[in-house]
Amino acid sequence: MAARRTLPFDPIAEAARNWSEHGWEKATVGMAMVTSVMRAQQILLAKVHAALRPFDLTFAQYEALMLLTFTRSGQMPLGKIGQRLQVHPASVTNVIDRLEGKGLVRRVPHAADLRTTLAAITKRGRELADQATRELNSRVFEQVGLSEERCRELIDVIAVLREDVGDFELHPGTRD
Amino acid sequence: MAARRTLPFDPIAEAARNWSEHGWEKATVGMAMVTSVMRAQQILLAKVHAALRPFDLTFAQYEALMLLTFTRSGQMPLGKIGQRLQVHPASVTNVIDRLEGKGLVRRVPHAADLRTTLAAITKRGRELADQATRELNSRVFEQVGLSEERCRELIDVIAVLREDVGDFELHPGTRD
DNA sequence: GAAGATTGAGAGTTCAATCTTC
DNA sequence: GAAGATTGAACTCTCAATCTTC
Repeated sequence: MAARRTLPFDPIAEAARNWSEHGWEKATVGMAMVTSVMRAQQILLAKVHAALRPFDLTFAQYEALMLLTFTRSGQMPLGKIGQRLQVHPASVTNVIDRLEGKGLVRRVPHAADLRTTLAAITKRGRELADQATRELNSRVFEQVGLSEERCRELIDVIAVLREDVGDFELHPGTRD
Repeated sequence: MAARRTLPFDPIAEAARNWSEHGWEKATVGMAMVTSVMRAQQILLAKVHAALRPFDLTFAQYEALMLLTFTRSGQMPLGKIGQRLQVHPASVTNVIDRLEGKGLVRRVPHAADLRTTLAAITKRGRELADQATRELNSRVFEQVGLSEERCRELIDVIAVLREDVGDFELHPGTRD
């Protein structure tokens, strides 16, 4: 188990204070924002992983599984998985390896293009994904520790950040 | 280099749509929030690492270095570093190992308690931390892609999340 | 030559177990 | 027995290099 990590003060506020004292005022808010996001991710990932532990799934594995669940045919090229999950091709290879090792996914060759490999979800993969989703929904997503309004606030602000790096392109005609 | 990962639509909005269609409305917002935070962390960490690359420092290493910079004596017990950075003791050992390997930090025994080890920043460590901070401030923290107001919004909402898991204790009389 | 996938290296994280010291 | 630190295992991520196929 991890050590008790509660502090008698807010470490992020403390860092911000240090930044200001060193005359880095213009960077203080940005630093605190970045640090906050890092910490939020750490907290949420821990919650998700705790809920997923009984299923022996990591969040990365779960995400890949769900992506396949949502496809019509239950399969998708590895490269496309990487695009959708926004991760490096090497990460996709790694995650699909684990899932395949557990019999939750199967690699199948692409009919027309010998370069591409498809990941196809198995019956067991689909069943496990369903169970895991029920747990995740009830134990994490339905009680994330934030009101629905605050959740939307967070989503919207982050969307600005994401658009800034070209994370998604709006459909033609949708932009403004 | 990572593959081009721009999509013709927003993958998070797409996931939310799928969640709703499966009747998981009560979990949809939470799922989108969690996914957004994961993605934001990924984006920001990439920016930070790009700025830190010339100094051959990771963000974890930089954070530890800065923590030592802010102490009066330039040294701190490994356990305390873990508390302040909110990471597992094993992570601290790992990061201090790298920093020590580069001569930026030195392990020194604690005078009174033989169990504890102190990490002491070296002259070179201090110099590198200063240079890295200048780069990080000007290239990332001073232009994070969000207005100061939105930054504060993000920080404040995440503070709610952090308090929810007991991330810090407010001073007596501050609560409510 | 470009695209899709894989491999190996290097870093980070956590957990469980271990060792020494209080 | 509890604390502080370390070690090894397992996982994720990225990058750079490689291989095959288009």
